[in-house]
Amino acid sequence: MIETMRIGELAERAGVTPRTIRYYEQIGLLGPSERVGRGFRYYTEHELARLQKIDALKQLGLSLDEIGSVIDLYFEDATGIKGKQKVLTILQQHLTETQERIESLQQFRHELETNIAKVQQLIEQARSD
Amino acid sequence: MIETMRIGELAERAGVTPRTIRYYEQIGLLGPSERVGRGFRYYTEHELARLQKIDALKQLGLSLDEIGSVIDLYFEDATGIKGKQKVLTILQQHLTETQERIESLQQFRHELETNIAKVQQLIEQARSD
DNA sequence: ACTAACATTGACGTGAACGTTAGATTTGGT
DNA sequence: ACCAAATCTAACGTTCACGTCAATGTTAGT
Repeated sequence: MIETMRIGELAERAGVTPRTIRYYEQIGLLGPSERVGRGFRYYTEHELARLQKIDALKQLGLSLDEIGSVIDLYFEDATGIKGKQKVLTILQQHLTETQERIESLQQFRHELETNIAKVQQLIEQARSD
Repeated sequence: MIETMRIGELAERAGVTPRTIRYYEQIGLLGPSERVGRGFRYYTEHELARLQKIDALKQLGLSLDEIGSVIDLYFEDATGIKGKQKVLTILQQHLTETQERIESLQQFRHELETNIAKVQQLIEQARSD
């Protein structure tokens, strides 16, 4: 039999709260692997991986809505050519956006470095008094 | 006399709404350069620049709260060596964080590229049937 | 002095992503 | 069978960053 866990353990291992997991289920992001009627929710490593992926995407600044529209690309194999073409389009679009974000962060880093140099200069000057 | 403008013009030139500007004032991010009692708020190019910087920092994913704690580094000259040292520390810390964000975005980009290649492979295979 | 356009201060509304009770249920262990 | 711990649903509360009235006030131009 496969290892299963309940919401508390999944929450702890993923570093979130049970409330978060139930909320994700409510908006269709992450369902339990098994559930007997109104009983407890049971999860497997698969759901843990998915939850961690959700968190990673959140760190990148995606909203839960946006995550919902791409998360399956990581865990489902799109069926048929049509599906794959669609997946490809979305992935390429995300690549473009990611590239843009990287560039504006690099620009920001450059400004930071310039400012740091300036302040260091000022400190040097003040020292030589 | 220096060029002054009211909230409507500032809003339009900065690409935000007057509501946003009043909100920023409320949380202490951006005050008017002049105000006669309960009259209109008057702004100068200085406030426009500051507002644009706020927007730029927002684009980088900083919260208004975080922006509030760094915005002055761009428009106030820290007085004394103590102040400059503090500014330097904060800037260097931001540089580190920025570097980390760039790296995780690059990691994400790599995953995207891998996935794109995979999907393209699948499409190729399906074509040759 | 009058008016049209713009601005003012409340104050309540919104959507995202959960937090926080409360009270009932389910489960594992003895 | 029984208990404690964990979980359940339902529902209201919260924070952020504004949006959206409504009623009143200010200004520039004629």
